[in-house]
Amino acid sequence: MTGTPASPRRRGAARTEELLRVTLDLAAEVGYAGLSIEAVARRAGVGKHTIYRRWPSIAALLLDALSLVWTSDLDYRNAGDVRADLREQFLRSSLALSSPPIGPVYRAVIAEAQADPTLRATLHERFLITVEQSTLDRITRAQRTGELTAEANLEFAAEVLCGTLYYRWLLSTRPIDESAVDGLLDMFMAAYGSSNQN
Amino acid sequence: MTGTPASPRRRGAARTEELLRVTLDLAAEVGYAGLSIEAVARRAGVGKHTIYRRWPSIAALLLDALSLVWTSDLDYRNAGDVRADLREQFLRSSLALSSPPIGPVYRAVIAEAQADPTLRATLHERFLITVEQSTLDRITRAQRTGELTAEANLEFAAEVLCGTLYYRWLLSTRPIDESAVDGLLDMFMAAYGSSNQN
DNA sequence: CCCGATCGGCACGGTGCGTGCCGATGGGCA
DNA sequence: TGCCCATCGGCACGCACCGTGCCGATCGGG
Repeated sequence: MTGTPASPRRRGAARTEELLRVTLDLAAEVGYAGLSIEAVARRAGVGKHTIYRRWPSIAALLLDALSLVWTSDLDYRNAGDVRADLREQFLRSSLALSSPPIGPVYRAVIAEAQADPTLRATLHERFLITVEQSTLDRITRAQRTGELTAEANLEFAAEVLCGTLYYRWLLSTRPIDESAVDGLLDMFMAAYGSSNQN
Repeated sequence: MTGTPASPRRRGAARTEELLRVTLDLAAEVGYAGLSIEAVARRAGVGKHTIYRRWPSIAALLLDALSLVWTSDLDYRNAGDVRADLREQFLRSSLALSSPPIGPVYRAVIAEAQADPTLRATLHERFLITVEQSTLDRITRAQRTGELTAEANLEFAAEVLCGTLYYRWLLSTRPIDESAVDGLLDMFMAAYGSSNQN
């Protein structure tokens, strides 16, 4: 969705990236409430047209800004056993979700998406599917190594794992702390962990 | 006076209830996008002050409107086995979440809550805690009857069950259909169902 | 029966949205 | 090198909604 690499871009591409960074800075400073196109334009010293030429709405801009900081933190380590890897990844994710700029930007996009099914589909496709998939990859490996039972429906399991964390982040006042992650993993391992361990 | 059929100027509590019903009607007709204080006032033929005297924000109004239609559908049946009861309740809830007026109003409140931690706490306390608690009650009964293992941490389990449904409703494009509920219950029963069957 | 609380209606300044129109600018191409 | 025009910053517009203030009408309890 960002610049087309085929035709030689003029100064536009540089402006685009600069605008994304300004958006992230703005989110980190003033948070959710200040995330408007007017605010980004004002802060960047830019006409609103320059933004509207690139993104059709504030939500589209925020989606791209999110992509910029959505780094490889998503990749699960494959170091310890599956439970330890999941635990580490969930705690790391919860930290990202509760910190600027990801926290405010992500929350803003999710809120916008409640009013716009198309945006909801895009959000799901670009981020949530990715999150679920990386979780699914990790537990699929665990199933192949015998850490998880062969009968487990891992697709649903991945959705349950991710969904529970998002639920707590979005709708609960409780933090995603170690006890929450452990409780979730207790249930997951009780359901699908191989029983051949001691 | 305008051509509206004689609705005698009501006051106090009567006005309050009428405004809540107008809000629900509005939500059912125009959905999320049309839920503003101005719109409610316009539709009710009411000065904005009349609304602001009762609720400090559109979110507060929507919360009360939600309470009006948040009926005893929450109560679980205690008819069949625990899995059947959960299944029925989850499917019934998903129907409510996807229908007006509950769907649009609930979505609007959740979106507003993303920008307001205080509202998020209120929302959690008034609705989500209630949902989790009724689920917890049902599975606690099942644990006492021996349908679920004694070691299960049912508080986390209730959060996982509800959270997964909310996650799919808010952030996914997939519907909460029978296969989703079955998949979720498969995992839950695999984790905590008693193994003394057959 | 009357006084005061509540009402509907209107208007205000403020903010953000999305668009239209300027004149300036600077990079690609002849 | 120098021209041309897409892109730029800036400004303004109409619209919508917010939250507040004021007015005169209206209803109802004392």
